[in-house]
Amino acid sequence: MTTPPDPRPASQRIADDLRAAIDSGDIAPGERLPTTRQLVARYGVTAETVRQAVLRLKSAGVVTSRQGGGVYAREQLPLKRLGIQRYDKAKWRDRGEVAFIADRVVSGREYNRNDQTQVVSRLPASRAVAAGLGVPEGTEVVSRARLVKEAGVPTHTLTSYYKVQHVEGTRLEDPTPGPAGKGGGFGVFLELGLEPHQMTEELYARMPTPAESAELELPAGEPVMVLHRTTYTADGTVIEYAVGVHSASRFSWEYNFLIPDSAAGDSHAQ
Amino acid sequence: MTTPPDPRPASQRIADDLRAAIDSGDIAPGERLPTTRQLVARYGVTAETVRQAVLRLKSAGVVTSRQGGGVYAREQLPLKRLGIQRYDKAKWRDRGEVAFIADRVVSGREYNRNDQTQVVSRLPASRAVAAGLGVPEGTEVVSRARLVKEAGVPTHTLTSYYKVQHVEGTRLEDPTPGPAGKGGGFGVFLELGLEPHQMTEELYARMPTPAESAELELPAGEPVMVLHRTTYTADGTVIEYAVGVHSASRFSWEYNFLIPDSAAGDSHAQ
DNA sequence: TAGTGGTCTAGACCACTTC
DNA sequence: AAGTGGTCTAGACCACTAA
Repeated sequence: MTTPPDPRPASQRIADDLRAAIDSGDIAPGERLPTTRQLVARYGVTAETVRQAVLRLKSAGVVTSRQGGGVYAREQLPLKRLGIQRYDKAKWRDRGEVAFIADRVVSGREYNRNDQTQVVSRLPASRAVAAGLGVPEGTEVVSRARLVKEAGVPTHTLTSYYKVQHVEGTRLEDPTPGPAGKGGGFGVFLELGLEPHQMTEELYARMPTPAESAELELPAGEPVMVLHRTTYTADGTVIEYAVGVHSASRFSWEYNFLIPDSAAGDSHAQ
Repeated sequence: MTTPPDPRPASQRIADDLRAAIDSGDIAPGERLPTTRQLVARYGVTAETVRQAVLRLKSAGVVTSRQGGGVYAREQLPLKRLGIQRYDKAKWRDRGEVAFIADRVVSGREYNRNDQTQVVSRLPASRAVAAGLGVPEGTEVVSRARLVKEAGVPTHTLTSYYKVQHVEGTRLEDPTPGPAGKGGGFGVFLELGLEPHQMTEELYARMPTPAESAELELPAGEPVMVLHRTTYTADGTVIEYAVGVHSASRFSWEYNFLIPDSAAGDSHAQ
């Protein structure tokens, strides 16, 4: 009897073998894989073919490599769960906390002021921003672009857009690193008599652009989660439109809601 | 004066050029890229190097290739927006519709009965399922695994888990393809006196496993969105725990909510 | 059947890390 | 300095698509 031929290309077969070793735990997360030369010897192929195999694993986000260093099974970081509760009014209204910091404390993580850098600027509204804020395209708006890190590693960007007449002269136009003072951005709106009351969040995933990949220092094969958030006052005025780009492996979003019943006069959209 | 050396490897440079052409619209979505041989001539590199460049674009989900066919800029399908409204009680309670179909009709898409295949079975609860349903690990549960297609192309899988005592003998254990009769799964629970009332949805993204990649016929570089959905009755009984795996480029999720206020006696978690 | 993309080899050189 | 991964060439062969 003869062995049936393996239809897979050699680089795929090697990649599958390595992935199986990782999935089964034979190679633990963070552990080093065999060197290229070792795999060359084991499989009887050239170094280039081994490199192709490892490339497949990198594209799939299974391993990371450092030139000269080695190839390592990627650590699986625990997902940070983000619930609607992170926006709780009691935090920023009564206790002057900043929503995202409180969230981080809950999950037992460190916070350093330098973990958030930001660039504040005025610019004409792009089509997406205009739609989000409900202003004509090209209207001058204030943007506040943050890059958030955790223990020195970038986790996500969050760019907020505001109407000029809302935030002119407030702390939100202050480019000092770190959150915008007592209560964060929401605290500012509270003081302005524009209390945040309702939100819409839209989520989707895609592969990063090269620029995002560089800014967030994403490993190969890491997708990003894009969040579009619109914040309204009780009378329906849009006070903030924000776009976040998150390293996908670090976050998950949780929403809790009552099933809507349009036949029951449940007027406010759920 | 001399040209400063380009630090990028040639394959990266070529990939960047092609991506720029696609992003700028010079190469429209669905349009064919230059052939390998043409790029070899244009850049003065070998076919292998061009292939590496194209490989980068495939990993990034920017292009698709068919052996012998050519390389094409990937079509950007419009995202299908999923709002909380898709669960509206009026649909499945009063009009006997199935939530996801109504959703599809809204977005103007076709629906065919064969667009949903399913496998119903009984099995012991895995750790995740046990946690989701609130039963001990290993308890026998009913699973209903669907593969949903649109115009013949798989878009997502959705596997629901139910407690045996809830669905024993109901339409939900009927393996016939297509939704579970009038009002879908929710309709069944309504008839049983277990009216769905509240939900929790958790969302995150990752790269697909090889199995998911095959089942959903995902192009290289396409991430998946994972949805965990738990459905409760008004008294807090869990009636369904479902896990969905979605081709990320086809869906986005939208949530609309009031900002919670834990200091205002707002007891039901939003 | 001609043209396309996909895979692999053998060998070279480079950049980086580790010691 | 030795070892590691990363890139590229030149050439070959294969699998698939389209005319």
